[in-house]
Amino acid sequence: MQTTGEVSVFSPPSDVRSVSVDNDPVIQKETPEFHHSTGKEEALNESSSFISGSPASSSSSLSVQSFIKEETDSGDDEQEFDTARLAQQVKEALQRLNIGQRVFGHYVLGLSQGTVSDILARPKPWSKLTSRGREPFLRMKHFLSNEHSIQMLSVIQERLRDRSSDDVIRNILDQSRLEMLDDDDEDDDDEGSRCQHSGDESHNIIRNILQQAKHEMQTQTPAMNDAPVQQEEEDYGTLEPSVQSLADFVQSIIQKVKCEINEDAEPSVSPSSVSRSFQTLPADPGQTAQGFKMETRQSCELQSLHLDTFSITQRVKETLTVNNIGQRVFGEEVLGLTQSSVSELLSHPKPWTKLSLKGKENFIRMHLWLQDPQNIQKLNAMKKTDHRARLKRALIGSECDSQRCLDVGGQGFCDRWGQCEAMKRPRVILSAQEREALIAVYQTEPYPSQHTIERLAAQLGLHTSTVSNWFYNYRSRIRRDGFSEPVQTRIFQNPTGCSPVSASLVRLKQEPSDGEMEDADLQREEHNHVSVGVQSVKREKDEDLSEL
DNA sequence: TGTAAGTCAATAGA
DNA sequence: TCTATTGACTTACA
Repeated sequence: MQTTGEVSVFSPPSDVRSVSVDNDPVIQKETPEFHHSTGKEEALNESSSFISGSPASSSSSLSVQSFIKEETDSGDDEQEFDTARLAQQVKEALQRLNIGQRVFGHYVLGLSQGTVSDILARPKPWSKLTSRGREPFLRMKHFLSNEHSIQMLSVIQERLRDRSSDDVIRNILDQSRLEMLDDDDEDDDDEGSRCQHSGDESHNIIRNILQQAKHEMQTQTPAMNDAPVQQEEEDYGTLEPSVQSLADFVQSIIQKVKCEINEDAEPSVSPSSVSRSFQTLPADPGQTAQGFKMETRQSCELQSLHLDTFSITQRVKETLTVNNIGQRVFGEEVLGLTQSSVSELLSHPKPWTKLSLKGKENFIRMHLWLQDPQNIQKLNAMKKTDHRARLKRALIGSECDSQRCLDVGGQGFCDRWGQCEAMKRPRVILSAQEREALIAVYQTEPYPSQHTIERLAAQLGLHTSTVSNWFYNYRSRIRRDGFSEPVQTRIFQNPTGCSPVSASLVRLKQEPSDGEMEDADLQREEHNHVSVGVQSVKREKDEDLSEL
């Protein structure tokens, strides 16, 4: 999971700020001293209290955030910490108070549960940490030294556990309504009050916007296309008010356009009712003069459309987590995507400027979903329906199992509809050595020639398509992860620790090309090295390679 | 035809 | 049962 790596020592990341207890409906409802802030900006303000939130309560309940800031300002950076001991103390405290790593990570460190777990389980020595790496430990140290903060977190955890989902929904709805009022105030009071804000009505709006976006892309001048690449923070958008208000502005446009169209609401924004392909979108909506006017307006506004993809994904993740909604349900009902695609989208949001139209559609959907005051309610309803459907399918499935039989040819199990499991091609899992070899070649030749791919495939005992796919995917993920190495976790460790493949395969790159003399002995030797790793993985062997 | 972008299904791990 | 990862695939485009 992607963590909020942009966090600076005293500036909690956007996700932390936006889900501070200030905005936590659970806490606000249950604890009198927690007040709603008067507006979003206040909630986003770093100086706003982290737990107490309200200025009225700041004197009595010192916030974790402000406490951390004050304490760390005193120059703890100069000290040498025993990180292992610190981690142990935190673990004990969390255990004692029954506080989960997720809550601790989210509210105190601004990190995901996975990262917290890693830090607590394997704390690096202080001297080995960079200033960024030291930050969580500073936060932990200050957290531990303030009993009040600990108690507050305990309260948060308790509230989160105890609250029924209905209360959570109700509070989130309240919060959404407040935000809507804020938006409307900023935008246009009259319009805002006239327009009924409903996610169900956004189908046509998305359609029109996307259609216009496509049109705009097609008619863009070369100068626009050749615009210099913006810095990454600009790509992702920032929490600068101007950029944030742009997203809000887009939302207000959508509302206004909906009012102007005055069309009947679509039954649902569900992706099942919306084509995921721009190519199949309905015809131009602006057939009338008014339609054309509207189209022109949208067209102008779309030129400045820029959603903060990172912020959107953070907010979606928070909302899903708080409301215990899985990526699967969210993906299927809101985006029309599978869980894995949702996971990728949420964990590795691409900058808005790097997205294709199709990619932008997902973020527009997420943005609209976040704005929908009934989003959680709808998804929970879907969840219940989905659960019943799955139970039913499971029941039917168990009945079907008894009807399964071995097919005549012994190819594998077939169900009563004749679908054979044996037809499925087993998934290729590359060994650590193979991966290492591929990376080694990538480093010298990120775009390998067909000749290189074939030789690499032969030496590794892989299909050429597997090798070329690997290069496509690796390049793609390098780009996605910001030009650093993509995460490679599923590595079959070589027990010997040796990696004879990479060196020899780098050498492969320097070998003579087709038609030139080859070192057959070296080739065999390399192949033998590779075979060690190959034996441990399940995959289909290239038939041609059997000749080797 | 090769590449980028987007996506899925299988899988691992918690 | 959940999320993250990754090999493979589809589509659009130059």
